[in-house]
Amino acid sequence: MRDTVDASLTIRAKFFRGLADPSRLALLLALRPGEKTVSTLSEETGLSQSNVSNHLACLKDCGLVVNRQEWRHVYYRIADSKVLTLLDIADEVVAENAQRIADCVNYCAPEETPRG
Amino acid sequence: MRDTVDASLTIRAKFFRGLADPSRLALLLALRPGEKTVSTLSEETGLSQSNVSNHLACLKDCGLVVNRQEWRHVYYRIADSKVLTLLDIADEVVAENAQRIADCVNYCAPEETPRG
DNA sequence: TTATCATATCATGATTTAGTGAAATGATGA
DNA sequence: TCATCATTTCACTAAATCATGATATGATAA
Repeated sequence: MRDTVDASLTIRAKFFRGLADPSRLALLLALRPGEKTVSTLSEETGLSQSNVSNHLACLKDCGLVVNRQEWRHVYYRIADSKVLTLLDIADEVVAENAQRIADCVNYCAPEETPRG
Repeated sequence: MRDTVDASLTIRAKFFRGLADPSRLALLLALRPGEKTVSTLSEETGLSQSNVSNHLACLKDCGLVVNRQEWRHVYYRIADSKVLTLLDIADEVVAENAQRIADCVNYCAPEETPRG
């Protein structure tokens, strides 16, 4: 049987995918206090520079962050207060279901061990 | 360089992953009016029955839907009004960034053509 | 221009995702 | 019990994700 989901659902899924990765959430969290450069984010999160850059590109395309250039640095910041609201509401639902989510192995289950 | 994200971020990422698939969003949308059985959802979305079942298991583990058994049927419904709020806020951000998200090819870019 | 620093892009590869069809489980009624 | 219907689980596979390291681009100063 074939998938019949439409383009609107695909776009929404892509948006949520921007939030569906621990590294990208770490970046969003690091940006909560205010804008930061790629290298600062790399240091604070422990993620490699190219990795941070790729994830920020994804977050930017998803409308979750925006950036501006100053001198040789590129500063990124959270795009909209709605993004923070989204994260807050998600935290509430997660808090009520933490154990179940942690145990989930269907589709939504990235392993604890990082990939290489 | 190694990933240093913690377990709390992994759980939150898993939660958003529940929302990060067009088929699962189609199921949530189909459930907006009220609870439905697996077979009804299969018919309405055009997804195969086993596929729907797997996605519902994921949604359930993520705390997005709950179910109850009646007779030989299992009825699923949206778990919490917060889930609907989450979808609404996401729609607002998506509306402002639809074209960019559609064009995104980093991480958050499932192809239009379904997989096999 | 050339050197340097900051960031972005590219190719690669291990791991995960999600769809399929068949088989197993579970609930109900005869 | 046995048959039937609804749902779940399983094994399999193509495709996508994400980390890595190297390279390319871009901004600035000498």
